[in-house]
Amino acid sequence: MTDIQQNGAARPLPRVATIFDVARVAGVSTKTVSRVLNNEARVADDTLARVRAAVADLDYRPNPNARSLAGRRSYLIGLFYDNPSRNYMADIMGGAIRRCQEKGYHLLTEPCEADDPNLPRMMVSVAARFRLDGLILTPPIVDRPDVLDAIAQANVPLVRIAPRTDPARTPHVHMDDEAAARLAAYHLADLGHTRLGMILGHPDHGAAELRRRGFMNAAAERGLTLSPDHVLPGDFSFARGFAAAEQLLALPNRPTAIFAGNDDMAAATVAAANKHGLQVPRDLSVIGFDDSPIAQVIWPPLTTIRQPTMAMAAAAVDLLIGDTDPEPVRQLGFELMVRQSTGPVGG
Amino acid sequence: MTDIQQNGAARPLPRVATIFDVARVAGVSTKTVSRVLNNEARVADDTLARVRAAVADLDYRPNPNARSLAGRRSYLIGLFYDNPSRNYMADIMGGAIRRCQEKGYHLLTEPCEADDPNLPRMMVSVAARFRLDGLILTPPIVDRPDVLDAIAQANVPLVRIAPRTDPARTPHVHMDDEAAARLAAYHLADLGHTRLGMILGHPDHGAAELRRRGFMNAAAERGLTLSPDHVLPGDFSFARGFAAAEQLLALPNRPTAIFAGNDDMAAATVAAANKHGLQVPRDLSVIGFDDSPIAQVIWPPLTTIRQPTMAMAAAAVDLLIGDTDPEPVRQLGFELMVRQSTGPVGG
DNA sequence: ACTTTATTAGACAACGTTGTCAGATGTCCC
DNA sequence: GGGACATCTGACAACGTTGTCTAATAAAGT
Repeated sequence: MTDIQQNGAARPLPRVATIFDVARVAGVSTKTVSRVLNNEARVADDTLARVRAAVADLDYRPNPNARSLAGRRSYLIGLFYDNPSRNYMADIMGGAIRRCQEKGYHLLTEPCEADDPNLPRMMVSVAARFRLDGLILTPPIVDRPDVLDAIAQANVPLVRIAPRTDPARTPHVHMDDEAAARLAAYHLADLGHTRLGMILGHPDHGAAELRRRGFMNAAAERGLTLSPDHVLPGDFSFARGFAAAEQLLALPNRPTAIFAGNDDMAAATVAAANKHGLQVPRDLSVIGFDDSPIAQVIWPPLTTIRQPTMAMAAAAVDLLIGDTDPEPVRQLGFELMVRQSTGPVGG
Repeated sequence: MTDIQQNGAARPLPRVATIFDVARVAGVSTKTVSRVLNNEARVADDTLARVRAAVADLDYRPNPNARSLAGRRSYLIGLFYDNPSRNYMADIMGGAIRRCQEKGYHLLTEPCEADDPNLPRMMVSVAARFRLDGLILTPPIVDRPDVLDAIAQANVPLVRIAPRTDPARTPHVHMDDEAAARLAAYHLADLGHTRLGMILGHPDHGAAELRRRGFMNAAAERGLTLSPDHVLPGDFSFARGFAAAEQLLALPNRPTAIFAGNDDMAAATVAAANKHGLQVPRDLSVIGFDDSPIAQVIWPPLTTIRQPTMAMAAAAVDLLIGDTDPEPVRQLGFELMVRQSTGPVGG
């Protein structure tokens, strides 16, 4: 135990090729190398080729610190978030990191408090100091007007994911929660269910209301109206969903199918059914929303609507980097994943 | 939709205070400010106070890029991982990021491929270029000898989380999986169970074998031996766990309690029991390992062993930064979380 | 042939810190 | 009182890029 290498002071890292080395090998000035690296126009074809060859030869990569110190860019994108759901954030971060890697960017992830009054100042300060090339915001901080104001005033590019207010204000990425929820209603109606129940999402989360509206409207189209006591509030948490489900299942005229505002609450509904001796889907159909990992880690696996979370994060990165389609709003598709938690009524 | 602010070229970020501003305000040289910022010795008390005041006054924070370009450090720690489990990585990242924030560091997270032959070169290259202050490795790449060699040769401080091979080789953080698994066996024995079953973890993961050994030995201490057909291989996945559980439950002399190598497989066991009309814990006790989020998002909630994942990541950061206890190995505690998936034999 | 203009390339100064090294000041001892 | 020493501070040169400005060359227009 005593001869374990200690992490200490002096540590001469291996020398890495610099822009000078490349310039020397290619027989040009450092500035020309820089031009090639940054795809600036006006470099003669053969110069370009020579520089490219030297870069490849030396396995040269520009030092990001020097780059962002000297230039205006950092090749760094900031992701600020307040931890609503682990799975959601894991997907967001995963999708963003992957795309960043592809594009030669890096992601700086900064947890924060959604109700911190200092948030605007803090974000601008980090952005300025790191010279962030852009910011990505996720719900719920995506809708704080003071944050949006500060970022706009500081001139930091911003892409919001799933904003609920003021959509025209910034570029953003979103999906059509309402249309997705309609799909859930059609699916249940097609299976012959007529007594539908719903457990709502967190009222502060914009998507919750959209999902409610889509589900109710689509049900109405099929001639089904939900009785008021079959629609219970929730907050996207398992515990609250479990309580709501128990309440629904105790009703004398209980629903034969329940649409939960997200997968956690759908899982809670399945669990509550199990607890009360009801078989899913024979006695009760359950449909969730998100297609989070939990959907496939319970039995029966959940029928749910796949929300393209990773793709949304990737699209947000694309919008920030701006080397693709300049359309500042991107709407992504969803998909109904039919698994085994739904079935014909009485089935 | 046309007047949405586009992310474009020129964007004058707000001016932030530099070390020169602080020096001017405090009436000292920039070098002295630097000394104060880096806690170097030999600064007179009143100078120190003046500089500190100026820093606070201007809300000055050193520019990280300039800092790591000029100095030897980056205040950046690299976390390389190959995505084994979402929940596990979310905990690792969360724990590491939080501690980094506290210490004024940042975390660079880099997904990679565990079997990429280029991994060593790639890691050293990133470390050198970013002047990373250290590297954190998680299973399974934590055990690749070529990676360890390359990092050692490049002189990059390294802390491993839960290494299985060569523990004396580097500082590391771990927990005593064997002792933890013993706890599971004692718990079941105390409840009166005599027919115990186990679903093993992935054979490539060092912890799997430790958990098996601990469980079996502790059971033996209590006079219980597991019949060979009550110990089934698994791989930490829900699907594989589900199949194994179904196989165990179909046995004529099925176990009354099952210890699964992790929570996903424990959840699968509960699910399989539900599917076959068995009530947990009345007809079957199930105990998991990890205390991952899924433990509380099924019903009944899982009795499981809490693995201090976030704390391990935080400890890894501490070891790298090295401003605390210099002991290069840190073993963290675990805890038996008794919930509702275990109960006395026969209900 | 001679300017004008586009194209390509280089010299050199930023960028905001820390490292090195030397200078200034104060303290102690003989 | 003067040297040796410890303590504190500052000037200045890195660090590795990009921005700005200017020079050299080639192409085009008169």
